[in-house]
Amino acid sequence: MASASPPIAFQAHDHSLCSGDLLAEAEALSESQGVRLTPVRRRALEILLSAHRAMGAYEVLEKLAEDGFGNQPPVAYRALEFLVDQGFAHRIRRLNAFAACMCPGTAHRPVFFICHACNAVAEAPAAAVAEAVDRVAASIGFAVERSNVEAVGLCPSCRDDGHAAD
Amino acid sequence: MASASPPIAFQAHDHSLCSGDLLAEAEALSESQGVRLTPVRRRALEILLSAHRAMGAYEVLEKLAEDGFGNQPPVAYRALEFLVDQGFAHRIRRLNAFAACMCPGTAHRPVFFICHACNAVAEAPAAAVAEAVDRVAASIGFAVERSNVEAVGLCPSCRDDGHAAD
DNA sequence: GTATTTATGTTATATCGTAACATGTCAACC
DNA sequence: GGTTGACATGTTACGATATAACATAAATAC
Repeated sequence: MASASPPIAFQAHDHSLCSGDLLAEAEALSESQGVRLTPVRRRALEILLSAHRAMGAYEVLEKLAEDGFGNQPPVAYRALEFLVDQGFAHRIRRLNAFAACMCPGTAHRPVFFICHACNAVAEAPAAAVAEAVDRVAASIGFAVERSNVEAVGLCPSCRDDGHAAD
Repeated sequence: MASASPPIAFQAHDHSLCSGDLLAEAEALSESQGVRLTPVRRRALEILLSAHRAMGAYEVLEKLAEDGFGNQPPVAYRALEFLVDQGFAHRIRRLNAFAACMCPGTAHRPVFFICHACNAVAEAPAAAVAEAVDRVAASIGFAVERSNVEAVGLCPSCRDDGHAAD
């Protein structure tokens, strides 16, 4: 996914394609990592992928419960924690939400663009940003293990729709 | 504050100096902006400055209550919201916490370094990071209004103390 | 096939955050 | 000086988010 074109979350597309690919990728990665992509975990990932947007833990929980899994918060939080740990999903703190990772496997330090008009969230690969963070960290002796960027603003279509003052 | 030396939060120093300066600066900025740095707001900022670390809203509330201000959550949240809006403090979502801004007035897009061993939080000015974010945003047509970076890792002293596996 | 680890389900509760409304304070204006 | 309107604070009540702790079940190791 090149950063020269809008991230898929800001474009019309067939969800089933990316869902299928990413799910298969998660399975392969789980196998090679020796971790278990159990039914709840797999289903939680499917839910995030098919929604194709950031979802709150309780929202995911509701869907899981509909499918016969437990309906208590830890069920969702644990599945989501697993997905985040494995790099299959990200946690977006500003939104108290989770979103499927669009490029699992490639070690990356995500940058999120959050549209405050339509609430769409796009994850962009941004190695340049991570490098810039690392340079600042190195200059002060800080050892970065994880980082993420959450930028708030307007996505292309909302900007065109004149939500500038929202 | 040059990024060539550790941010003040990672160094030993006399809090009263930075507190005094920053408080005075906040007063001047409030005046010039036509907003009111009222007693609660001022005290909330003092609390953050003297703690010199990230504090939860309820923690700030407790201190405010000790000083005779209201002891209900909105009291703290409103004061903190004001400080954030004015750029006198930042909200650190990963920690559900707030911290005084170390360089108010200069429009900046903060980068936070959060030590997971000692919980210290350092704010670093990092124009290069903001520029990198803007470049990625521009390439996908996203208009960034605010952004922040939260990097987790080990601060210089904890790294030396061998908390590598924490 | 038993022991050990790992995952799931469940109860209960902690923590964080805000809506809505009442009250109070300040400044501008007549 | 009193009135008005805007803003700030106090308070009640509740909603939303998250986790600790323990019981049960499933998978794996031996």
